[in-house]
Formats: sequence, structure tokens, C-alpha cells
Amino acid sequence: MYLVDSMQRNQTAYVILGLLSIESNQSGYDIRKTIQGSVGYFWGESYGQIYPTLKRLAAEGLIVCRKSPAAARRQRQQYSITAAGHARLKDWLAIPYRDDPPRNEFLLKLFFGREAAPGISIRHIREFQDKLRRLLTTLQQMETIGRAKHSNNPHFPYWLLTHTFGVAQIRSALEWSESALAMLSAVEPATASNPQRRSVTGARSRRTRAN
Amino acid sequence: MYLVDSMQRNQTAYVILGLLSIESNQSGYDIRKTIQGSVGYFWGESYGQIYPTLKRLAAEGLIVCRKSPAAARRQRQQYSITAAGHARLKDWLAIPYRDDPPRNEFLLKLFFGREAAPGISIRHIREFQDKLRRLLTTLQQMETIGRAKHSNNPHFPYWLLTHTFGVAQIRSALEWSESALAMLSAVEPATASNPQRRSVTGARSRRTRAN
DNA sequence: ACACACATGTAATTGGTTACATGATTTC
DNA sequence: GAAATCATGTAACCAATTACATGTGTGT
Repeated sequence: MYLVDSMQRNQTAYVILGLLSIESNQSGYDIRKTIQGSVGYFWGESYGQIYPTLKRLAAEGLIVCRKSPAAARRQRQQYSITAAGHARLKDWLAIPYRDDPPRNEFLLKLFFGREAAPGISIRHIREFQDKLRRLLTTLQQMETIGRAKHSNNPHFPYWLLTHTFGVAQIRSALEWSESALAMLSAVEPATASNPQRRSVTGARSRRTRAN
Repeated sequence: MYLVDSMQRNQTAYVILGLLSIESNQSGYDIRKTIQGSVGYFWGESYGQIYPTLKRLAAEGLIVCRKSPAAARRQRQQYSITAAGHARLKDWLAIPYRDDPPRNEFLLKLFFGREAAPGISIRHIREFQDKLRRLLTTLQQMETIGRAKHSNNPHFPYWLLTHTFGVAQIRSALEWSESALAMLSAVEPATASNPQRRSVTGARSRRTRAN
């Protein structure tokens, strides 16, 4: 009852089942690395979530654990998905996805930007850009490697789907960020990171919030 | 100690402070509606989170509660932000935003699409499109109203910033979704919701999911 | 010898949703 | 008088992170 019940909305279980359906004989440690290297930019899991879930899935017979093969070096547990696990995954895939409640702290801070000291919002956007650019190069490297190594894998088209989504979103966010910076530097007074050129009326010394 | 400590990473507190800094004399009920109508597409809060947080903020002196004015109708509590609250908000705005851990169940289901019955991924994408289109019209209506009513509000430029971000992301997602559908209908066999035109072999009568 | 990556797990805490419980006021 | 909306709150539950605790194997 407890075990079966626990499967209702535990998304972690399904990432694990999904990854094991793509590649078997993975340890908890492997799974975490695989997550970071494949779905990492839109999904995260911590060990504190992975290990207990592995135990539970094994107890339910959805995965099986085989202690490290032949020369059992290290205390490595290797998991593989069972037929029941496959069926469970397939069922879950068929039901409509749930929108995970939206929470974007970057946008929230931007939204309240008027209350911040001048230059703050611009700094946030710059950081945002940096992160996006780094992520974009990572994704592009992954694509090159993926195309070379896995293009025969039947999962490849689906991987590519999520990949192109990510790239498109990042590109559009980067474009937006440029216009956002242009807009903000017109609105906010000059700061070190945002030197205003239009001297004339002494706009430089103006402060929009006295507090 | 308990009270002060609780402010470390409780984002709910800052949404509340932020909204009260824009408009005072709001009740918990108001705040929730305001959230949905302004930052709703990138931020959500439930009553179970709002009411206790209001109490805590009041106990810390960051907001004050005034029981409904004059003719005290209903049991309505009206909150306003204090100078201390303003300061706290400003401090929070100045520190770098935290990336909330990414979790996109839609993408996750797409990623494992190979394991799903044929047609499932296409259905998810269609649902995705519907949601995006509905959201887009909502945002566009909000923009028309916002421009008419609040364009003098000093917060307006910041609101517009997050708004244009949302619109840009949605547009790019919609574009992607078209190519995604095209790609998938080439990969997956025909289903009711995805009729293949190339008739010849009687593909029409094929059912991919018996269940 | 030391650092680093491999490897597994637990406990404490928290952030958050959902469901429940209650009642007033407005509108039809 | 019924239904919808306004309005406030609590309790149960759960999903998840973080920090802690421990130990092995590999490369330098």
C-alpha cells in the first residue's frame, strides 16, 4: 500500500525508469551523471532523491539490482529495468504532462526592478546572458558529439527534439536580453557598468529613488 | 532567531514584499489574485503559503496589518509594507538570483518518447501548443489593458520587460512545436490524431494502440 | 602521501501543495 | 434561497535539497 501509493506523482521514479530503459546496468551514481549530461538543462535530481527511489523501485519489482559483475570491485549496485518497469513507464508517458508550477526568480527580480538600486537589473540581465551563453556552447558541443556517436540510436530523434527546443529558447532569450539591456539603460541612471553618454543636462547625477 | 532565520530563502516573502511595494492595502486574497494577474505566468503561490508568510512578515515588522478601514466590513486584513520591508526587499533584489532547479515534465516525456506508444508524443505537443496559444492571447490582452491603464506607472517598464520575455519565449516555443510535429509525423506511424496522407497500403485502418 | 573521482547512503529541514474547515457578502 | 465570490486560516502530507557520514580505487 505504501509502496504502490508512492508512485502516484513521484517524478524522480520516472526519470530513473526512463534512463534505465535507454541504458541498463547503471548505478545511482551513473544515473545522476547521465541526468546531468542528457536532460540536465531541464531536469535535476539529487542523490538524496535517487538512492531511496532506487530502493523503492527495486522493492516494487520495476527495476532489478545486480551487484557489480564478475570481479565485484567497489560497492557498486547496477540496476536494470524490468518488464513491469517498462510497462509502468509506458503508462506514465501516456498520461498528459503536469505543468510544474512556474518559478523564475530572475524574472521576479526584474519585475520588481523599480525597487532595486540603479544598475541592479542590468547586472542580473548580464548574468543571465552569461549563463545562457555558457549553456548554449555546452548544448552545441553535446550536439556535435551526439550526432557523431548516437545518430543510429532509436532514441536519438527524441533527444534531438528536446535539444532543439532548448537551443531555440536560449536563442530567443538572448535576443530579448539585448533589447532589454537597451531599454533599461534608457530608463536607469548611469552606473559603473552602464555609463551614459548623453551628458548635456547633467542626467548623470540624477537619482530616481531617494528612499 | 526563528523569525529572522526564516527569511533566508523564502521566496514567497519577497513576492509579497514586492507586490506590497507596488500597491499597498492588500489582503492575502488580493495578493494571490494580483500574483495570478501580473507575474502569474512565471510565478505561483498558494494560500497555504501566503497566509502564514503574511503573519511572519508582520511579526518581523516588514509589513503592517490594518483591519479593514472605516466601515469594517468582512474580516478582511489589509497589509502594507514598512520602511524595514522596503529595505529588506531592496537587499534581496541586489543579490544574484538563484536558478530554481529546472523541471519540465513535458520535455521529459518527449525525451522518453521512444518508449511511449505511437502518437503519444504528438498528442503532448498538441496540448503544449494549445496551452501556449491560450497563454499568448491572455498576455496580449494584458498588454493592451496594461498599456492603456498603467503606462504612467513607474513600474510599467519593468513589467513590460518580463512581459516581452514571456511573449518571445512563447513565440519561439510555438515555432519549434511546428517543426517538432513535422519531424515526429515522419518518425512515428499513423494514428487517429496524426493521419498520414500517403494512403496506398491502407495505412488508414491501422491502429497503433489497442489497449 | 595526497587528491580526486567513484560510490552509497541517511537525517534534518524546508518549501510547498492540497484538502479541509468555516463563514460573510453579493448577485441572481 | 441558492450560487458565486470574497475571505481567512490550519493540518496532513510530500517532494526535494542539503549536509552529513563513510569508505574505495586511481592517478600523480
